[in-house]
Amino acid sequence: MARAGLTADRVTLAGAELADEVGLDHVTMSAVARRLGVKDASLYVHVRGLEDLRGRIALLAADEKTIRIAEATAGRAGKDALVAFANAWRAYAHDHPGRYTATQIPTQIDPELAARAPGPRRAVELTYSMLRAYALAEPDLTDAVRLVRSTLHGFVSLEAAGGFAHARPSEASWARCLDALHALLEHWPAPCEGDPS
Amino acid sequence: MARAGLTADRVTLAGAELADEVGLDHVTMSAVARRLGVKDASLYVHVRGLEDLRGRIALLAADEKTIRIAEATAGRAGKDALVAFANAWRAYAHDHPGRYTATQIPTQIDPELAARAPGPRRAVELTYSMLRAYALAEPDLTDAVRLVRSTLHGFVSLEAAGGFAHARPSEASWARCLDALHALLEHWPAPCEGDPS
DNA sequence: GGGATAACCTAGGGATATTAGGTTATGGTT
DNA sequence: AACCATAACCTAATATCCCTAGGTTATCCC
Repeated sequence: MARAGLTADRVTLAGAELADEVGLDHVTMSAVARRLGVKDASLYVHVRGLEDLRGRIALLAADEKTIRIAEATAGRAGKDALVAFANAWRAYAHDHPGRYTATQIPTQIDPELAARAPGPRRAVELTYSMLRAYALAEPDLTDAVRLVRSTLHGFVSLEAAGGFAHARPSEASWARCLDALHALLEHWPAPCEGDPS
Repeated sequence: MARAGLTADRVTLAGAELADEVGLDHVTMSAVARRLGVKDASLYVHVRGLEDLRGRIALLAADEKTIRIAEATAGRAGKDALVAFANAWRAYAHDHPGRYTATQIPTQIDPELAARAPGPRRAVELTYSMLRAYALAEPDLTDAVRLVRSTLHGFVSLEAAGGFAHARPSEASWARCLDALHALLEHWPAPCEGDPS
């Protein structure tokens, strides 16, 4: 009998493709096995189980998203970089809705596996280096990084969940939100009185 | 045999409680039935199925979150209102992690059911009225509403997913992000050249 | 060619989602 | 107070799913 040539990465990829096509929570061991022309049990050699598979999809998505962002922002700085960064983020979420939702799941990813995946850490590092142009000092820099990531993720997430009414195209709001973020980063406020920094 | 006195709302509530305790994707028909002391099949009288139940949990969460925000912001204005609004949002997500994740799921909620639930719409309205203090004109107002909602949701979501390293307490970043949002709303930028408004 | 390794399979247990159809409590009617 | 219609709840059954245990067979290396 011919071997399918499975590997953990190929199983993960099949799961990721399936997630984009039918939604993450229709990604089942059986469905992935069918897509690969293999029996369910064969997957457990490469993947610990469904939970593990979902974690791997999340890490794959983080890696892919990071690569796209890195390519988009290469050689850019200032607002140019911010816009490229944000658009790459959003485009990835649009292109791979299933993969993207996998990244949001508060699942317990195998730490050893997570350590091998550069995506999540690199994504944060990229955000830091993109924000260097705005000359923020710590701890403001960290706060700004978290705000930018929160806003981008939140917008994309709400958009995907249909959170924006149809009155105004979300495209237009997106562009203006990036304007606003840029302005904010250029004029990052001092801590308010009473705030422990 | 004594009746359990089930109703769609009671089933939804049981599911919501379970979601907060064991995580949304461990909410199963069987588990909800067990918690209610009832057989699985009995639930289908009140709820169309698992998908429907999750949608109902999401709507319940939206309603509850909206009520909390309304109470927290009552009688406040300006930054005071913004902070109260944001803290109520975040507190709800912390208190009810399962319910909150239900709101993020891009599930197809029964439109007739969604129309009956005031939560999501009211939440947006509350955001609008909170932002009136900043005197923004449309379409900037809508964009600002979307930005604020994106940032709050994104922060809470990333925080729940463990997206923030432990280097700096997320609590501190949260406070500074609210400072930043307030400053941004007070100095909302004009559209950049080349942007269609 | 002959192991050793690992890829893949068969078989099966336990849990779940959902439907169909039967039984019994409950509230209003007379 | 008996009665009846409604709907709440149950039994039974099917299909699917996750996962484990243990057996076969392809593939690689000597």
